[in-house]
Parts: sequence; C-alpha cells; structure tokens
Amino acid sequence: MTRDAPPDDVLSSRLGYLLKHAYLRLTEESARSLAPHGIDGRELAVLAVLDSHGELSQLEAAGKLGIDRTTMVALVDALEGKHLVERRRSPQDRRKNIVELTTTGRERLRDAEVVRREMERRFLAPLSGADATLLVQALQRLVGAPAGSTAQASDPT
Amino acid sequence: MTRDAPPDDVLSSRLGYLLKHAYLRLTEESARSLAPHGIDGRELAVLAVLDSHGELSQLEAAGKLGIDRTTMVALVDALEGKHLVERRRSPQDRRKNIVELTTTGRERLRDAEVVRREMERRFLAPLSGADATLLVQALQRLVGAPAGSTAQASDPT
DNA sequence: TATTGTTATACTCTATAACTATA
DNA sequence: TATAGTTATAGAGTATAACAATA
Repeated sequence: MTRDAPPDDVLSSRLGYLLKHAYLRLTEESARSLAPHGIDGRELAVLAVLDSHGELSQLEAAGKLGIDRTTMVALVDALEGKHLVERRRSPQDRRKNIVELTTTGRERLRDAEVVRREMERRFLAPLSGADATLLVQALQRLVGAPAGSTAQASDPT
Repeated sequence: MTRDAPPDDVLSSRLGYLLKHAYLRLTEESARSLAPHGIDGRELAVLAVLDSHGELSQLEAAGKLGIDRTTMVALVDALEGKHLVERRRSPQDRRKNIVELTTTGRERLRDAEVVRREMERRFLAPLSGADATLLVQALQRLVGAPAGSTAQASDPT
C-alpha cells in the first residue's frame, strides 16, 4: 500500500480506512524492528503461542493463531529452516506433528519480544497512557478476546 | 484467514493481532452488508472521495486514498464497468483522466453510505458510546488523520 | 526530461481441493 | 470413514518496471 500524507475527512471518519491503515503502519514498523532478528511479527506470534502452551500439534497451533492449517505448513517450514522450532511425530497419534521451540527459538523469542513491546510502545506514543489502554481494551472487546489479560498496553514491562 | 474462537492471552495482548483481526472482521462485515449494492468498501471509499472533491484525476484520487496509481486503474475500470463513474480526458492536461461520479454513482454512494454507517454502528455495538468515540479518535491520531472530523463514531446520524 | 495512465509481471497472504498416512 | 499434514493451485491485493501519450 502507498501511505503518504494524512487522509482527508471523508476517509478518517471511516472505521475501515482507520483500521486498515493502523494495521499497515504497525505491520511495517514491526517488520522493520524485527528484521535484525530474522523474523516477522507473524512468526514471532507462532513462537509465543508455542512457548505458552508446549506440546501443540500444527493444527492446534494454527487454531490458536487463527490461521489455516495449509498456511501453517509454510510457516513451520520457515521457522524450522531457521532452527527456531522442531517438528516431531507424536507417538500417541502418528498423524500429528508436535511443534516445539528449540533452545535457539526460545532465546530468539525472548529477545524479539523485548523489541516488539518497545515497538508497540513507540507506535502508541501519540496517545496518553490512559487512551492507549482504552484502545487496546476496545480492540480486545471487538475481536472477542477473553476478559482479563489487559496489561502491556501502556506498561512497557 | 480463519477466525474462530477467541484468542488466548499471548495473542490478545498483541497490537498486531488485535488490529489485524479487527480489520478482518470489519472487512468481512463490510463486504457482506454492501454486497447487495454491488460494491465493496474500497470502491465505496473511492466514490466518497470523488464526491467530496470533484474533478480529480486518477492520480490525485489515488493519492487521497493511499493506493497506488496502478491499483487505481483496475479500481476505476471496475467502477466504470458498473456505470458508477466516468473517465474523461482533461482538456487542460491531456495526460490526465478526470474521474467523475455518474448520477447512478451518486445515488449508489448515498444508499451505500447509509448501509456502511449502520454496519459500523453494529460493529462498535460491544462498546459504550464513549469508548467507541475514544477508539475512533485514537485510531485517527495513530494514522495521522487531520484534527477535527470526529463525528460518526457513536453518532449514527 | 518528467508525468499520467496503462500493461505486464511478480510477490505475499490466504483459501480450496485433493493426495498420503495414519486412526 | 475421519483426521493431520502436505502439495498444487488459484485468487485477492499490492508493487515494480517499462511503455505510450503528453507536457
């Protein structure tokens, strides 16, 4: 997308326009700041999900991330190529691939998460801390996120 | 994208995840509610921009919308095919295509805008009016929208 | 020389269908 | 029969490069 000067009124009152461009800006910033770590935001999210649940099959991980199982294949291929995750057949059900973080993957996750949080803090900098928190909470409600889990917005741990 | 059950904590605290999925949901809702009118949200935005400025060349319109000029070609092709806009060569600068709404286009714009506003109101329904307004204002600041122009959020005209 | 519209082309992200190996 | 992973393929949406007409 081409994002240049500020939009005019007709557009800045449209939720679609606002969400799209906010998303695009964040994605760009995310890519730029994570690039030195050799991953993008999508891959980082995979690592984070694998870390917080362990023992996930590809399909289970895909479900949590809201991505298709066919998309998951390429994602895991890429992460495995970077030696950040490993696949192994589940002994209980040999149809399943258990995906696990490698030691390198766990380290990469830790480092990249620091960068991500700092990037989000920069991104939200135009807002007051209270407004940033409200934005995140509002988005969580719109997306249907679970209750609780609200920290991190203006809390650059 | 596959969007099913609510995400878990690791994801719902990520701005990237939240913006992406909020955007996807809105886009889906938008497509669904505008479908009977034969256009999508992107085309509607083009009509709105043409209506509020008149006498725009393709490049100027593309600039306001934040899309590439090559993308604009196909967009105008589609709208012209539906008889919602017309192209004509600018007499002042024959390199330029002036894009204008047809009478049908103006009517379609009016009808579709009603539908869009109602769709956005539904989309924001999980939030209080105050929170909805704050969300829109926060997004405007993040996207770098001009000051003022804040109505419509929880003000279903 | 520079700009506008256009075309051709390619790349990313995603989804659908069909195959395989397991269950 | 059904499920997990995979592959092939196709469709959006977008960008880059190159060309024609015009300035």
